[in-house]
Amino acid sequence: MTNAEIVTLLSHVAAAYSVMDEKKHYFQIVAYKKASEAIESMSTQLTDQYEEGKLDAVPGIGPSIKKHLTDVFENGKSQHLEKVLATVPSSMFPLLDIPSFGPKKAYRLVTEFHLTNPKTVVQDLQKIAKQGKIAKLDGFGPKSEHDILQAISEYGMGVNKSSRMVLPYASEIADKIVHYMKRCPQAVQVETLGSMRRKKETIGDIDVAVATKDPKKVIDYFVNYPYKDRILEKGDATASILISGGKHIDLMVQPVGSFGSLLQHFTGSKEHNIKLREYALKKDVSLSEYGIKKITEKSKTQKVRESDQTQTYDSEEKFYNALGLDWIPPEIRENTGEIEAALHHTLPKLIELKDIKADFHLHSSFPIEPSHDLGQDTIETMAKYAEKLKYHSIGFSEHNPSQKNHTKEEMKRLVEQRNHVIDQVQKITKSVRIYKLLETDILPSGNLAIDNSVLNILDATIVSVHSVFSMNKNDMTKRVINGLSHKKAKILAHPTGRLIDKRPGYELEWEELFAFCKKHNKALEINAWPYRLDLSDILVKRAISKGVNLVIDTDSHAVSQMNLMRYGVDVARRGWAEKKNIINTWPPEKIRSWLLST
DNA sequence: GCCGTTTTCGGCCCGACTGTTTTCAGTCG
Repeated sequence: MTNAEIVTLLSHVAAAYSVMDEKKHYFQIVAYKKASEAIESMSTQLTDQYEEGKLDAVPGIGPSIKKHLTDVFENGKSQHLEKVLATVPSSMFPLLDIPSFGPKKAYRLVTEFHLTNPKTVVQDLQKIAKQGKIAKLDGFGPKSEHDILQAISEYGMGVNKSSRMVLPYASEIADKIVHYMKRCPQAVQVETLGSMRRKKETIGDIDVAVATKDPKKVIDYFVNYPYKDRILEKGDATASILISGGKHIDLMVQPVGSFGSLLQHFTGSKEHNIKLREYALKKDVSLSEYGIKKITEKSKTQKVRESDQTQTYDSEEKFYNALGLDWIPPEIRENTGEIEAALHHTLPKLIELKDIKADFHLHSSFPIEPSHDLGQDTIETMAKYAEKLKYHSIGFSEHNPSQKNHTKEEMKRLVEQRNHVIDQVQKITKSVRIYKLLETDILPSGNLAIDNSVLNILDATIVSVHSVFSMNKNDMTKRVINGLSHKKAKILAHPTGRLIDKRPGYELEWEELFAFCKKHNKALEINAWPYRLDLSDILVKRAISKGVNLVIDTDSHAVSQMNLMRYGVDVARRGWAEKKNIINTWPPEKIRSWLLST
């Protein structure tokens, strides 16, 4: 059972409760949604938590949901959850993936028109809408019928609530729109918001904030964005457009004086904001995107809007400080302890891109006849670029020469030839120390793919898994630790092997691996390749808490890819990494003695 | 159904926007 399946299950339970009686089940609905969202944002598998007996360590999972999930893991289903789901027609669930469809609308339509087949329900509904039958229902009209048709057609083209982009792709779109908005004469300040600002590994919608004295003009300017497909919403303070590719861009506008509150509010995460508001309520203040409002007896009972009493903030620092908290970097606003740390002034001083002085995972074009892909640029080109980046250390880590096609002696000769080129390049790039590494496969047996005679002519090696991903957790852990045990092996590259949205990666006994790495001074890699970002933020945080050192590498196969380092730093920041936790920020001599230690 | 720097009971974030409505329901973030 994957996380995605559990997320679907729990959100469907919440939807079923909403249909049954939203008022009566209000808090169950909130609880199931909360649990579902918490699991969605996990980057480890819930089954792991279950196996370790730590299901309720997940925020939002308490005794009751824990019991139901345990049933699901043990028996494939939970009697209780099945019972709840059975109160509504299962044909309503596929509709929930379509934008603008919630539980009420989905239920109403499938019951009203007796749509019972979940497999065809979307097409069936489309047919009915085209016949003009929806507009005749109470509470619906021609416009909502039209909107339903549009939503279904866009859904058919891949627009749905859950589709997300990887960070670099989203960054490209965001940069364009930010650039466009900055040219709006009335825009004083322009910032991204949401998961984009928090640098999550995948991004849903792009959210942009603008500070202005003239919201109307800014919103008019925004909805005229030349690359838009159509306008989704347009109000006094917000607007939303759809761009080609089915991505939403949301705009939030606010006066300069309350821009800090706006940034805070829409940067989220949702979990962070909920926690922050709960905390604020205890201090008798209420938070919104406009600022902080003192709760009086009158406003409690009458629910009157007392905007004149709202204290506004032009910066986020002032907003957080007003609550007695230190400013919290956007990357760690996930309700994983940052609010408590801000309260006690114990927030980490997160690593920054400028701290990075090394990159150990570079694939050059040297014809080493590798087991996997070769790089595109020469050792010299890449070393020169490292100088430009002001690095003091780099390492060439081509894949080891293919075992299948070469004898031990041939492999050794190839590596010697490569080392010779490195020596030549080292003479002309004095400011960067170049290490002779390889990226060596850890075979299913746990042995390394190259012989000691080859390993001995290296400064050190990165090791990684590139085959037989389907081993069980125990065996895979043994395999990895075995590979990492070689005295020349210093770094475990892309430790889970996952590819975002393509391949889940293999499971490891993390506590065992962390303990091993700490004891033997091995590093785990944060691979900055956009589809890897492996280790993930959550595992980074766990590793750091166990005292494991990490290294951020780009895994570059071309010189331009050396710029991907920023995405690795984003992951490290999201994992609460400080400079000291990341080996490529260390001074050159410290790196040298670590890398060459045996 | 979850959760704890007032608490193991009694609370539970806050608001915008749209369509179909004469004051609100549904959806979204």
